[in-house]
Amino acid sequence: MGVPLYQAKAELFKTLGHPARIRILELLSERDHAVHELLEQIEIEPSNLSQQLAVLRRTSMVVSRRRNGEVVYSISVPEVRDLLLAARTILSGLIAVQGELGDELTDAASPARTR
Amino acid sequence: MGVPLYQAKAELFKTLGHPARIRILELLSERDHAVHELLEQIEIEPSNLSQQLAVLRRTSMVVSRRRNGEVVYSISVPEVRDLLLAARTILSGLIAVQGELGDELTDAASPARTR
DNA sequence: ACACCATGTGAAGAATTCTTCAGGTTGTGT
DNA sequence: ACACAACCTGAAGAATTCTTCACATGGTGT
Repeated sequence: MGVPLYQAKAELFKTLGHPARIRILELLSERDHAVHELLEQIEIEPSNLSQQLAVLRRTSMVVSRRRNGEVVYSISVPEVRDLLLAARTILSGLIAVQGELGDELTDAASPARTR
Repeated sequence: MGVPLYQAKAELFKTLGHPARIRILELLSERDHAVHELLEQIEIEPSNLSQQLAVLRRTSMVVSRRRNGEVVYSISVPEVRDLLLAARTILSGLIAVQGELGDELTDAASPARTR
């Protein structure tokens, strides 16, 4: 077989591990956007945006087509939206857990200790 | 407010962007594991495993407690499982899309061109 | 053919993240 | 108290990833 599944997953997550790329995907999950439209929403240099779009294109997470004088991007796999939603859920879960950690007054289990 | 949401998401995904950490979470989503048990399943040096566990602990994605002579880890937010599942779905979606790309015989839209 | 706008690209230095090494710490049994 | 087992940690060099610069390219309208 090819690449082990867990490694493919890691690479997928790595692709998502950048603020600009998250914003791009969030915007694209609302509706298709031309590059200059993304540029207005995201604070980033044009060439940097191109680089990030290239990363997303290489993994086939987005596709581009030309419309009039502009290049329009869209999400290729709609389930990406679910992933972004799940992330938000987990994020609030994590905040909740981090709160609970402060409640441990007595338990002295050492490796769990925060420094 | 604190950190923008999209950046928190990016950091969450970054945490997941490592094969060893994916494996750890997959194993922990089946059942709790002691460190030495993880060590048998994952091909990695002990100290490296500790480092990766530390990364997961810092983000509160896992918690550890001591049981008998060993340290047992578990997932703190169960929804992490959903995230891993969603990733698998998307992965197969991506493979499908990548297949379709090969089917474009005539369409010469340039930026979509693969190199 | 030319000029212009919208994008894309290679390269290079800066910044992050990985991996491993050497040595610590904690808890348990004796 | 001592020794051992199971883990953890800081530090440092290697490897990746980011960001920006300087410059291409590709359409479009004239």
